[in-house]
Amino acid sequence: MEEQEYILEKPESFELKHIFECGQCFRWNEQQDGSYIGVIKQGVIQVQKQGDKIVFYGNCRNGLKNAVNDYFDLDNNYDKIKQKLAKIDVFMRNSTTFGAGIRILHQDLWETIISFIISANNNIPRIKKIIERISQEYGEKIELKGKIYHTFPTPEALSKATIAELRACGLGFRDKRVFHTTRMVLEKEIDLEQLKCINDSEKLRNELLKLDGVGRKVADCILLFALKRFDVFPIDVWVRRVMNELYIHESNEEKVNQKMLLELANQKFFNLAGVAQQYLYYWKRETS
DNA sequence: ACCCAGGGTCGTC
DNA sequence: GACGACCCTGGG
Repeated sequence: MEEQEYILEKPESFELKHIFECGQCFRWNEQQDGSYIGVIKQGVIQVQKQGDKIVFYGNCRNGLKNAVNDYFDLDNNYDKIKQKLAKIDVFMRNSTTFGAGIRILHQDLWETIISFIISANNNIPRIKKIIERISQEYGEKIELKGKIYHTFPTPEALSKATIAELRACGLGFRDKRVFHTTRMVLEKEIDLEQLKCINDSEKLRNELLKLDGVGRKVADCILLFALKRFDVFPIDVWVRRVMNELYIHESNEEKVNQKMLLELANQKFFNLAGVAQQYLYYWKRETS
């Protein structure tokens, strides 16, 4: 493999901070010069903004350009998506302006499953640390500009870890869940490649729910961030909070149940609920 | 020192 | 369908 450069001239909807810090991914880190470096399935990439250009520099299988186009969802037009959402109401107009550079990344299915199992009742700095540690322990080395990085481990590689060893990586009570799910995937109780062929989002979700540590919220994050189902609406504490604040006004937030929010999201955002959720989430988190 | 919350899920009732 | 427990870490 060799290091390559790829430049995007005047891309629409592309802000590094918006993309990498809206909670969808855990392996991108800002550098001193303002660029971001991340490890994805295909390799390691540095992304930098230079004027109105985006400069990618990376070490990727099957070439950098292909990896970038796929991962950053460049065939999708987010200006159009934002226009549609902004028409809905003033909140969507504001949040799509605030997070105008967001794109939904097309992340690896296996990595997304494990990452969001780890996310349960956890905070982002710690999630990132845990994923980094299991990559260092069980992933493969990959080099960029003379520095060593580590890919996310394959199911085979991660299956070498015992529950105790996973615990030592900082997973806490999620150790068993990752352990069991790894085995289920490895033994093809759930075949990830076949999963990608299922069209019906509902059926797909039901398959994901069979995995240990995957409930409704985690399943919907997997559907949105790895399987590109823009109609699903993952509900976490922040989304519950912001939806209640904007649309429901219930003083006791505990009373705002999931069913109510899902109906509201579907009715308001229709087949773009997932993207709407991401603008709202980023907006709420950055402004509170 | 103490308490609380964090991109929830699971087992139990 | 509700309810509490759950590893661990950073911040008040």
